[in-house]
Amino acid sequence: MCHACGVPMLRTARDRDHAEVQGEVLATARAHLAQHGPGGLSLRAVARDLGLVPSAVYRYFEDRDALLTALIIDAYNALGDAAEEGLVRTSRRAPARRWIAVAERVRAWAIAKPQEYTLLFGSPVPGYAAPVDTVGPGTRVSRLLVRIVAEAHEDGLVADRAGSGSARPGLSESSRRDMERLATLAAPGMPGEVLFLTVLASTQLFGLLSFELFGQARGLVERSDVFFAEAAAEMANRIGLV
Amino acid sequence: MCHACGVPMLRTARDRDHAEVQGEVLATARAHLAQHGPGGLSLRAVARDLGLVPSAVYRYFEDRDALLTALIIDAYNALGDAAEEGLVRTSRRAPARRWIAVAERVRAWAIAKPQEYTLLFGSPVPGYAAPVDTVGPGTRVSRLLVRIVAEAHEDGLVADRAGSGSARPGLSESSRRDMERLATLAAPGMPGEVLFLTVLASTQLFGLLSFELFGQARGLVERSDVFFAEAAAEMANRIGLV
DNA sequence: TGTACATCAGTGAACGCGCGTTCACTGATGTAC
DNA sequence: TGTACATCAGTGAACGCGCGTTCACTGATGTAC
Repeated sequence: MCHACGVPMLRTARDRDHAEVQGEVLATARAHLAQHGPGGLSLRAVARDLGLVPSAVYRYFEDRDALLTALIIDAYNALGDAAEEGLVRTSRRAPARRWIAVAERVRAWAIAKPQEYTLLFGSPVPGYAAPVDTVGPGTRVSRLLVRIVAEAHEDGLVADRAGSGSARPGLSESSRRDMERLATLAAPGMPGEVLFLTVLASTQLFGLLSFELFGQARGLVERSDVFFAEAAAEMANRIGLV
Repeated sequence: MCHACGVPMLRTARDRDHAEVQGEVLATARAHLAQHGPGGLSLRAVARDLGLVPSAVYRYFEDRDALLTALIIDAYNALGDAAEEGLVRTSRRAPARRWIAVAERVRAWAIAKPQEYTLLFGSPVPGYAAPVDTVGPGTRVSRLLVRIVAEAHEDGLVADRAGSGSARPGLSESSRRDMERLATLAAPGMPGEVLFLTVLASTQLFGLLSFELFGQARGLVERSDVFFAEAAAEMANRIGLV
């Protein structure tokens, strides 16, 4: 505390130390996560690896759940960063390519860090309830995908597929409401139909990844990277991205 | 053993007893699974519930993994049965409706037995490797979905969507090979393009479910059953089912 | 500038818990002659 | 039909393991006057 103004003073030497060791605890926990999965994450083991006594960890995290939460937020942000790289390296004028690029970055991250992907998208960790802090980072990729389509729509780069081929039935009342609510939040002016296809595609994207990473796709396809790329292209096509 | 022919004689009184208690162990394990999830399944707890001493369970299952395997096969078969109900209650002449019906049965089962769904499609249970026995039951639903499209194709009820709307790029070499291999196994005569869309749709179907069941979709849509139905319709539409 | 005091990191021991699996054993039940 | 034997269900105790969390504590480091 600054005695003059009452505002907490970060960055004293002690605070720096504290933050540093906290970072080391987190890094070690991340390594354990990568090796043993979310269920195998143990405070004691992390402490052991750091040359600390188990109880010392409680100086840095209130309990095991707090450590888990920190790991989850970190992982979401790492994934969000990876996805954004796909965005900045592609042109707004080619939204389909952009969609595919982001999808492939997401997959690459998931393949590189399967256990962190599992932590985020696998079965819920028993006894752990994700706090609100995780919602923001947890929706970064979805919001990014919606943004791609929203910008494409602004630019007139979304083909109207509603009538093409066999007649597509309109959205139901409840879905229309859902989409309107989402649109005002994330993509003002986007038609419900397009947003619906976008939401659908993005859930399918993660679904496809989970299917692959959790071992459901064993032996189904030979080159799952190629299959995934074609799937992403198919999704972009479905949405109507040019 | 039958002393005359050397063939094992099931159905002696003792064998019946053994099978019966084995069934009770399985049923209790299933109940525990439903309550505590795959990770919380404990031999000791199951034995406790049955009024048995922990070691007694080893008369009925070689170890924890064997019990897990039995549960998995059971669950796959229950899911397969549920899906097949969707098939037999719809007409071959309306393959799109058929697809949707099966998809909805699958979802209904998953919602009714979330932990069993988690056991099958969630993150892998640490330290457990599924044996070959699970592959057959584990692919029942996928095979069923492929069969719907295969029959529709035979009947000329799959619209050729390859050229409609924006030009769809052809499949890659490796995916074409994958699809040819799958076609000879499961759906002789089905074009690679159609099979590709089918495989994609079925993985997306499970992906959508996992997304919903594992808590990723919280607050995204209001009526997820309606959303799912529309998603299933969209998939059928995409494949070209009439 | 020096000193008294508060803050904080880390220790070490303990609590109480549950787990899978092994092993020698006791009775009861079936089987073969 | 009766008896000797093998089979099997279930017992009870133990092994060794790891876990999260609490608590009173010792030093070292910073802070206020």
